[in-house]
Amino acid sequence: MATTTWLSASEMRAWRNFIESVSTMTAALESDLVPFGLTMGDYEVLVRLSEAEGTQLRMCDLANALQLSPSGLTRRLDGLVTAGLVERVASPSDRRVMFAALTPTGHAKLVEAAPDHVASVRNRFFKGLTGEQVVALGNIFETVRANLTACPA
Amino acid sequence: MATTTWLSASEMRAWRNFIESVSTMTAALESDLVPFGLTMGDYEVLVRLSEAEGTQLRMCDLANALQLSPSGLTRRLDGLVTAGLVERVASPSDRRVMFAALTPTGHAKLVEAAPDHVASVRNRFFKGLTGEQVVALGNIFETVRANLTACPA
DNA sequence: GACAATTACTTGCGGCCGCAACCTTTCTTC
DNA sequence: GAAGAAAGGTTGCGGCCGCAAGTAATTGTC
Repeated sequence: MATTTWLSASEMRAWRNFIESVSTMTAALESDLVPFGLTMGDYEVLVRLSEAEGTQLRMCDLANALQLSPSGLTRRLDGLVTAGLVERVASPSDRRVMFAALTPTGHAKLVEAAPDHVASVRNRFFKGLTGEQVVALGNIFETVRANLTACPA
Repeated sequence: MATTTWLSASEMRAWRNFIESVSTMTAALESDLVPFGLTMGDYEVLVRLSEAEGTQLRMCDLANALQLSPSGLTRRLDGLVTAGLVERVASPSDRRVMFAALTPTGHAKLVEAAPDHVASVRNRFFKGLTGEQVVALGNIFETVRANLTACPA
């Protein structure tokens, strides 16, 4: 085995600040959504469906978009269906597939929660960053994302 | 209520790339640790203990450092204790407190896993980033972290 | 110095999610 | 067109974790 290459001081600083920020911010965003009776996961589902053609998506496409296992999506949808925000619709052309479809209630819930959630993201994340930093962030995580999809292992 | 301020195009780009990267990278780092029989959470415990004086920490301090609830830490430690990597040690001065103490086995496990984990972080995150970008990342997330701790709500 | 408030940790309970197994439907191949 | 492979979803099971309640020990207050 080659000798281990440890992290440089600046890498270490970036890594620790990053890790700490992610976990703290995730908790904060989550708690900001509690008044609406939504989790971040629920919110993501509503967003994806609202952006989809016909405000519905096949389960497997939705699971893929949300980086969720099939069973994970089934359970997450159970809650949203019970809450009346999403419907399961059978596909007429392929009897294997189920669509997750946004209901009017679900759309209304998203419209209700979105302004607060956006404000939350702004307050928890972008507040205090300069325009240049935001652009740099976009570039950095585009690179990271590309690198991750290139090395799927 | 004031009119909602939506995210700008560059904010949206940064946010989406960031969110996507975090979830994909977390899964990748996690899977890189599977061969060692460790989760990211386990690894973090070993790191914190190895850096502590006497390689031990009070449960509540450790929970705080890991941003974990008391019960969460209790359960996480259960696994590590069963695996022989950590010991529970009663405090002689305060009978309420329990120390989580790194065992020699735990130290050895950390020494064994660390090089691979560091390589994993390097491959999944820093690969492809320039030195300037790493410095910028450190600055950005230092700001975010400070902002988050300033607004605990 | 005794009673209340606080602190430290654990346990019961439930939510969320991944893996493996399963069923159904569609596609492929011959 | 029939057998096998593959794809789409759901269910059983178990891991991880937060909340609320419970226990034990310490600190503060009068």
